Amino acid sequence: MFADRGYARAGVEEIAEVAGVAKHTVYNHLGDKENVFHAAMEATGNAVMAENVAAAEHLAMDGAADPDAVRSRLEDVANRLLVQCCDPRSWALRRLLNAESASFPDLLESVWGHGADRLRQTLADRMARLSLAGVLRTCDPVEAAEQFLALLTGPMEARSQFGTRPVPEAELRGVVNAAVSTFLRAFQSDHLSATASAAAS
Amino acid sequence: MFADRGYARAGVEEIAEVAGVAKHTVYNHLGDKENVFHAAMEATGNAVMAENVAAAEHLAMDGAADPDAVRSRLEDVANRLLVQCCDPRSWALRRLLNAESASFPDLLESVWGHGADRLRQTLADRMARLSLAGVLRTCDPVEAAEQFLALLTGPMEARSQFGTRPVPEAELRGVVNAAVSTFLRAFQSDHLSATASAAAS
DNA sequence: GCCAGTTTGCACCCGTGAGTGCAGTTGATT
DNA sequence: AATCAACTGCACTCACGGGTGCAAACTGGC
Repeated sequence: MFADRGYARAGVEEIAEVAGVAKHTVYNHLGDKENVFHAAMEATGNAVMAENVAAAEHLAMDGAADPDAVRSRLEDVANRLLVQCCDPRSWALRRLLNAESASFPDLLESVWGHGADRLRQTLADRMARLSLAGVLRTCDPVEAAEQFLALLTGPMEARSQFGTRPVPEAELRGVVNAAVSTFLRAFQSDHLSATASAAAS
Repeated sequence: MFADRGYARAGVEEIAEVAGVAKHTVYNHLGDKENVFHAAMEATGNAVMAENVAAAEHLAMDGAADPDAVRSRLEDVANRLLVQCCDPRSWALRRLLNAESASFPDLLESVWGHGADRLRQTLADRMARLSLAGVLRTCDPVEAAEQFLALLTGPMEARSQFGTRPVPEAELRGVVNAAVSTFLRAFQSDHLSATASAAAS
């Protein structure tokens, strides 16, 4: 409801109706429209973040020997992250967070607060391991994670028109490939990229 | 008003009061609250986009000979873009666009429509020139522009908490440096980056 | 000074939606 | 069977805000 109509346009009665419950019951449980909103946001936020972190955790370091494995590993994770990221729930969450963070200042921290941090930190941990294993050049892993995410979500935001347009699979794959290519060019350790380009030629 | 409170919470009477005009006059000129919103969004959108494009146009190709000049040139443009991007008006525009694009489907195209495209194309033009001049490796200039923007705006979104937190100058400078560094590692033509790393060592 | 068009202040209508009160129903426990 | 808690349906209050009508005040042009 909130996702479709926004906070103001979503009526408590409608919400109760959809939930298969009487309006009064909603007030009995949560007391307040603001509380209903907060609860819904928190639940959705936790769910989305858990999925995102789970996707990021697929970036393991086995088979780190050859560069092709690293690339396909990164592409896999990138794909998982983008699929999560393009989920309607995920878009709705970001939209609402963005829209209502001005009206409800505490919303950001309680919903997104450590969520975004956790995703970035999880990714940063994997980056650090890859860096230590000599696959990536030595760099600030947090910065690497941040830019990896930026290369994925940035282009998506523009292409999906803030989530209003469904993005075809092929385009999504293109964004993933472009992001991973750029990321590897910037962060792959020098001797590996040299052997990769030698193998390619 | 719309920026502070969102569409629903912004009252026409308040708007008129702030504008130093009677509510009736607003209705005489624009007829409708929806129209008021549309007009405000369009005006702000055009202004913001004009500034962004102007910032992007600072990426000229003179002094393209040595890599240091390219870096400082990119940093300059990146800084200009980020400053525009962090302007409260700019944040508010994106927030409202994001929030109300579900309720007003035509808003996106009429306000952001070719705006975002124009910025990306403008930047892509400069990228193409740099690529042709041998400063950047041969690549899809649109993709390069897209990722350059992503490397700038992506980290900003997270750090400024969707625009609710003011970002200190130093942090902004850090994002700019990191973005330009990553971009150059990924897109600088090979012989130039070789000479650059040789000069650094 | 006169007039047309615009602006203003004010009161008003009315739809909407948050939140409440109350009486009746259900359902589980003992 | 009795009880107690929660749930339901319904009517209701009340504040808010979009939009309108009207008479008075102002504006520039002749």
